[in-house]
Amino acid sequence: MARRLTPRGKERREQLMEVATRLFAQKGYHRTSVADVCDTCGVGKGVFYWYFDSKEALFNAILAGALHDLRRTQQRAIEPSPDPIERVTAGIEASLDFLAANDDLFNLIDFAGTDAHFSPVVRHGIDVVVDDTTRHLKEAIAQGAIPDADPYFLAHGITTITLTFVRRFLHRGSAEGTVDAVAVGRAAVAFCLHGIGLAAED
Amino acid sequence: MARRLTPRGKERREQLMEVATRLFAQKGYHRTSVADVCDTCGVGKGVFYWYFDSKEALFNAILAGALHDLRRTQQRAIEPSPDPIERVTAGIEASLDFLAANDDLFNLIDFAGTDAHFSPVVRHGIDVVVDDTTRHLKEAIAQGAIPDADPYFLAHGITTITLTFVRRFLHRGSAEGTVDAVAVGRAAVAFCLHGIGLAAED
Amino acid sequence: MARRLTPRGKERREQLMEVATRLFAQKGYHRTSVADVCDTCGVGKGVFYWYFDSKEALFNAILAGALHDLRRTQQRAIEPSPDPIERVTAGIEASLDFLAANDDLFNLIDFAGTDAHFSPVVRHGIDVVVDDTTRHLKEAIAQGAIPDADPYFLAHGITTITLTFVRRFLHRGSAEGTVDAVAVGRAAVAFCLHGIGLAAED
Amino acid sequence: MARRLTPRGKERREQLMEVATRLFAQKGYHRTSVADVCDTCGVGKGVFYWYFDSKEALFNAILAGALHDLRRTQQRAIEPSPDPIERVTAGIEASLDFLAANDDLFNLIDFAGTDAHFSPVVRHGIDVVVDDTTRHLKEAIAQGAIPDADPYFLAHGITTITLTFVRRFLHRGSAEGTVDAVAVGRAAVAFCLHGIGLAAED
DNA sequence: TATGAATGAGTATTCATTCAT
DNA sequence: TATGAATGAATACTCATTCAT
Repeated sequence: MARRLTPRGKERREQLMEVATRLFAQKGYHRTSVADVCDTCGVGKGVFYWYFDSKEALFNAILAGALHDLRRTQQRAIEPSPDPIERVTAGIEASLDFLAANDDLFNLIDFAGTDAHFSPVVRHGIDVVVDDTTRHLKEAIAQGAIPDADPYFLAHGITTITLTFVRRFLHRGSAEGTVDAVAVGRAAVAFCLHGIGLAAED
Repeated sequence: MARRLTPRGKERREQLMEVATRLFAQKGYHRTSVADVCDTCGVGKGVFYWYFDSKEALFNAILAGALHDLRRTQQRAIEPSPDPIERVTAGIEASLDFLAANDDLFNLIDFAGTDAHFSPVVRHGIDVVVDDTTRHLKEAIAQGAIPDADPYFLAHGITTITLTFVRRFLHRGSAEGTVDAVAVGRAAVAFCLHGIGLAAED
Repeated sequence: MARRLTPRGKERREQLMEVATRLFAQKGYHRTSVADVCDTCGVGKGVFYWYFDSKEALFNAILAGALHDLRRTQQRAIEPSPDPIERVTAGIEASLDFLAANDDLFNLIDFAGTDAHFSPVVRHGIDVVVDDTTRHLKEAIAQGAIPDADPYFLAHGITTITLTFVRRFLHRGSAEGTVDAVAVGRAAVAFCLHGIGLAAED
Repeated sequence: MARRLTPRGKERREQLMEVATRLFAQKGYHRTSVADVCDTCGVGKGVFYWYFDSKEALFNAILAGALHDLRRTQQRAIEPSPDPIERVTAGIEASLDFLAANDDLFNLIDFAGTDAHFSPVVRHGIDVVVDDTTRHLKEAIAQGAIPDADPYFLAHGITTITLTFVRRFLHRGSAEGTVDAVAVGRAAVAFCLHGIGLAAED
């Protein structure tokens, strides 16, 4: 691949990725065929293989993009603050917002994590996020802001809680239907802050 | 279905379920064919359909069994204690032990949660566990053992953390390889206890 | 085959044939499995193959029986009369009655006629009936009761009309639902008698 | 389905239908596999499902085409004549010619009539033909050309006789082999005309 | 770039038949 | 006689991928 694309070509590629993201999220990767994607776009199969080497390559492209966007969003939210705990909080909130707003991407990441072919990519993406968080926690521990504990474990706990609160409370699967996203976010953040040993202050 | 089975038949059925569990966990549900299962068992394809209506039915049977066993394990560990916090702790530890010991089942539950066809079953199974935990947390809140917060959210946080620490640290996916399971368990429990607002005591 | 059967064995065999007749008529020969027949009877598969060499053999047994009964019914109705035209009329009426009363058998005969494996049997069965009719018609022509025409053709016409009026007007397929069977019979007979050249007298 | 086809595609589709028609007629619908059709055409299995949704859909397409062609043939033969009896006669003759010339189609229609899945289509096709005939007979009765009788029954009789004379005398199933098609046609027409009450004039 | 057509290995499932008990 | 279990070839259908135009 690594084709040089005309502007029109770029649009096509993006269109295919968007449509595929939606279909993969709705029906699952294995239950979505290349033909489904092409038909939904209204293009022939040749087009698909012009832009992507394979169905798997398409999924990887989507996945990498999603993880990259997630991280960039977090970093943007984090950068300005000088206080490590505030940075962690901002990161959690940014993640919650991003995943709540991009539930298709969330579904794909979630699935990819369980599939032998794709989980390494997800694992790596999450590791990057966890490493970020770990740095902030180390700083907080050094400052004595939170008790001394393995910051890596704590960072995983935080990341995990974030993802799962999204999965459980902010997505269509939710039986409750109309949950207050803000309340969920607050609860997640509180759980995490307590989890890392910060005394409750709310 | 709902066939009356001879002892030999029961054995066969169990053999098929065990083999399928292993293969599904290794290669994934969609990448494992009925033929794979039959070949591994060394039986003809007809045998499979003598015992199960479909590949999907087999998976559901495995899934339901796994969720049922998980809950029973937790309940056994929980029952004796009068202190709600101790019960929650025992539940977390029992879950960690069970899932660490049955990593194939854990993989299946994990995948099932991301698949539109199976996620309702998983969701329900988890809800049952969460409801158990919620009860204990309510009691703890009533006793003033932990701060007043939505026990349902807390219970979800606990369940999630438990599952994910298993996923990340106790299974083959782990790059580290030789993690100290006991340390992981302690970390998970600590994070959860803090998360629900219990003051650190270690 | 040609097994010697105990009284109980005979009952079993007949039960299997009756159940199979019903199922074949309802769902069609190819869409009915041996397992369907056995399950409906509540017996194991071994029983089936104890009484019949194969599914095909079972069908042939049913078919032969049906054709035999049809002919015997006609002959009984025909015998007493000295007038050939009356005998033909009686034959038509007896056939109509028999087929109307045994619509399962009618369906099987009908299907068998279109299936390469079974049509020779049906053809032969119908030839026997047609030959009977041909004899009566020859006699009628010799007596000058009806115009001189190829009696074999006429006999075929009569047989055919009879079968089709049954198919169209007396069976479940009929949209009309509540047709007067007697009127249908009269119409069929009238058409046939005219068809062979008898002047209308009604 | 409802694909837009290139000229080449149209050819392929027709080729598949022709080959399938031949095979269905020879071996029967249920005994002909999709693989048989593809192999005979020398194409891969995917091709079949590019043009048809299923084996059943293919059969329905063939069936509908056959019934449509039959009717069009009859109408063309009938149109010119002002005399209702002549029109009926022309219709019978046209049907005989058409079915004699397209014995594969005749076989399929015949089978379809006995199969629960397809018989409604056949029934409807025949009803259309019968309705045509009924109109002519009504006119003939009004003119006093034939005795007053239920024209609907008469029309069924005619249609039936026509079909069966074809089945019995003009097709390969026939033991006689070399029958004079013209004589058969005359006999069929004569039987029908007498059947509706027209005095013999030959 | 794009399309419709073609490929063919692969999938779940069925079913007539056989067999050990 | 009867049963449940087993066989395995056959079946309809799918789908990622390739290719001629």
